[in-house]
Amino acid sequence: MADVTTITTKTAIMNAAEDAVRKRGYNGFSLDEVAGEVGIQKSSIYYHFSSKSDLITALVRRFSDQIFSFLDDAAATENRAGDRLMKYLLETRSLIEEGESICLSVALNIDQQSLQAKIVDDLLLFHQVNIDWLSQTFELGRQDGSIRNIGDPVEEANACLALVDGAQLMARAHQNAELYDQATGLLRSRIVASAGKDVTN
Amino acid sequence: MADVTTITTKTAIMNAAEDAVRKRGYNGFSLDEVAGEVGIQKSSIYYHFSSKSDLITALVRRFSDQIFSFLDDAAATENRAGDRLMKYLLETRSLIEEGESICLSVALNIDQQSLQAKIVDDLLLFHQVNIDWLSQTFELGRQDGSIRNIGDPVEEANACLALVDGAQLMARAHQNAELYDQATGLLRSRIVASAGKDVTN
DNA sequence: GTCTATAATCCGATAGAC
DNA sequence: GTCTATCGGATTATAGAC
Repeated sequence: MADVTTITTKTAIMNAAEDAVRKRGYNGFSLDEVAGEVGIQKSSIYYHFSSKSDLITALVRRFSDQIFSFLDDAAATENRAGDRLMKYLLETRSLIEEGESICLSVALNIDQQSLQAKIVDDLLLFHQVNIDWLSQTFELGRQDGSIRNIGDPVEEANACLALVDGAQLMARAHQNAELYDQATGLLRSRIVASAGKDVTN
Repeated sequence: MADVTTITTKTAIMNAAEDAVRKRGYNGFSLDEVAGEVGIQKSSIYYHFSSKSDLITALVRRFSDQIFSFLDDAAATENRAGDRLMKYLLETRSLIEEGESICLSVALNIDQQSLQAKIVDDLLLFHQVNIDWLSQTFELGRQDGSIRNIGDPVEEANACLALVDGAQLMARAHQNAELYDQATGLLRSRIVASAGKDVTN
C-alpha cells in the first residue's frame, strides 16, 4: 500500500485484455499481445487465469459490477429521471474514449458465437439489467416530467440502449467520439433542464 | 441460362462467406468453413479470390451496390418521407433474418482493426451514403409532414442509423428479431399513416 | 477449375525448471 | 509467480497434378 498506483499483475492482465477486447473484439486479440502489453510472458497469464475464456469471464464480471454500481449510485443520488438519463449518457460516452473503444458488452456481443455459454448468459443478464433500469427511469420520467414526450417505457428503454450501442459503434468506426454526440443529441434534448444542470453540452 | 436457380461457384462462395461474416464476424469464420458450405476444397477459393481480404472486398462492394440500389429505388418510388423511412426500416429488419444475422457493414465495423484500409474506406463510404439518404428523408419529412416531431435532419439521420444498427445487435444477441421491433417501435410510430399503408405492424 | 499436399504462421494451452 | 520450451491444432496461402 506504499504506492497507490501499484496494481497487481492479475489486474494489469485484465486491464490490457479489456482494452484489447474493446478495440479489436474477442477473436481479434491474442494472449501474446496482452502479455506483451503487461511485460510478462504469455504462459504467465495461465497462472492467473486458466484459459482465455476464464479471463473473459472475469472481465465481464468486473465490468458488470462496475456498471451495476453506477446504476445503483445514479438512482440513489439523482431524484429526477432526466438527470439519471443524462448521467447514463455521459457514462456510456466515457466508454468510447477517443473513439477507439466500445463498451465491453457490445464488443463481446459481436463475437457471441465464439464465447462459452456462461459468458453469453452474463452478457444477456447485463443487457436485461440495463433495460430494466432504463425502463424504470422512463417510467419515472413520465411521472416527474423531466423527460419530454415519453412513449411506452419499455420501448423507450430498448430504443435508448440500441441508440447508445449503435452510437458507440459509429464513433469507433470513424474514430470520432463526436459522432456519439450527434447520434444521441435528440434524446439528450428531450431532457428537461433542472436548476444547476446544463443539458446543452 | 437453362436453370435460373443455378449460380456460379464464385457466387456460392460469396453467399456462404457473407452468411458467415454476418453471423460470426470477420475473425470468427475460416475459409475452410466456407469451402465446406459450398462443397469444394479450401484451396479452390483461391482460384476465384486472391485472399480472404479480396473476398471480403467483393462482399462489401456487392452489399453496397445492393443497398445503394434499394435507396435509389425507394426514393424514386415513394414520394412521402414517411413511406421511405418505413421501407428503410423494413429493409434493415430483413437483414437480421431470424435474429441470427446482422447487416454486413455492422458485422465488419466490429472487426475494423483486422481489415485492410481500402475495405474500411468502403465501409465508411457506405455509412456516409446511408446518413445522407436519411438526412434528405428527414428533411423531406419536415416539408411534407409525413414524419412527426422532426428535429435537425442530420441529427435525426445519425440517431436513426445508430438505432437501427444497435437494434440489429440486440436482436442477434438474444436471437430474437422481435427485439428489433421493440427498439424501433417509437421511431416507427412517428410515421404518419398514408392511404393504403398500415404502419402499425 | 478443382484437386491433393504442404508450407508458414499464429494461437491457446501445457510441462517443467527456477 | 514467472520463465523457457514446446505441443497440438487451426488458418491463410501456395505449388503443382489432373
